[in-house]
Amino acid sequence: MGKLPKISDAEWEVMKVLWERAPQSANEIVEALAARQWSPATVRTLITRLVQKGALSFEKAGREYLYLPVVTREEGIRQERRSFLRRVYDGAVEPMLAGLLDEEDLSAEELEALHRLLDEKRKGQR
Amino acid sequence: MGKLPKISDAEWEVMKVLWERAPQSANEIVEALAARQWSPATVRTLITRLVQKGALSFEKAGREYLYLPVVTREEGIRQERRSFLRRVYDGAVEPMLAGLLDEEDLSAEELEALHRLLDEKRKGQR
DNA sequence: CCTCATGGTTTACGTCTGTAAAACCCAAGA
DNA sequence: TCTTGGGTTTTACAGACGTAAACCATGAGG
Repeated sequence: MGKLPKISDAEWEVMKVLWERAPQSANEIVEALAARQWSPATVRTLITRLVQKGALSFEKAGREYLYLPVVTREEGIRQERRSFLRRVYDGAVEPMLAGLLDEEDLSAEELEALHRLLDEKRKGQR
Repeated sequence: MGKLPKISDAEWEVMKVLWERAPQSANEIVEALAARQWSPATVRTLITRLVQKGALSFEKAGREYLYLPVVTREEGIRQERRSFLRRVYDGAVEPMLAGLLDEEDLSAEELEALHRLLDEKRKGQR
């Protein structure tokens, strides 16, 4: 499979909607994005571009299209993370985690959850 | 102080050079970015834009300028992380960490280091 | 003092993005 | 069958970005 298409900020919103539930019609997507206060036309543009980029596909259903993701959520996220890591830390993971723990205010619960996750991971690897 | 300027991908390369060492002349920056194979003109454009955005400033030194960062590395990184988190996880930190632990292959050492960091943090918070 | 190189400033240009309206097409109701 | 409303496709347009050449001003060397 070729390289993933680059998905812009606004386009991500559309992808998120379809990762949540798919397939959906353009109208449903517009609906789901009501919070953004975008003109329906705008949302349609985003959808079209995503189709062109190959991030979405669609199936005809009567007179309207139902759109569905081609790029999976995991792929999308991975790509974003990679791009972030490359840009900021030249790809290194650990300093990123360090900086994050240091800078973001994590609640005790989050720290706990993370601790468990980490233990899990360490156990698995050993 | 107002909001940080949005620094583009290519511009980040320039910032990194100056975070490493500052102030530096345009030529030195071009030099430092030799690996990118950019035309000197291109680098100058990036510098100019960064100055316009307020991410860099400069001091005159004879006929040339010495550029230096206004935005600190920490600010820059934080902004990137925030933008990444918002885009992908709607701002939630923990799922990001989870996904990261899951997807990226961390070495035993990295996991250890992370564990220590986390303990530190948990202690501090309690 | 004058010329020229060198560094800064302006201009260029195609693509991508955010934002949206205009045009078009066709199925369903009159 | 004709009209029309609702979708889809096209067109628009300003600003950011990557990439870079053209132009201009001035300090340094002759």
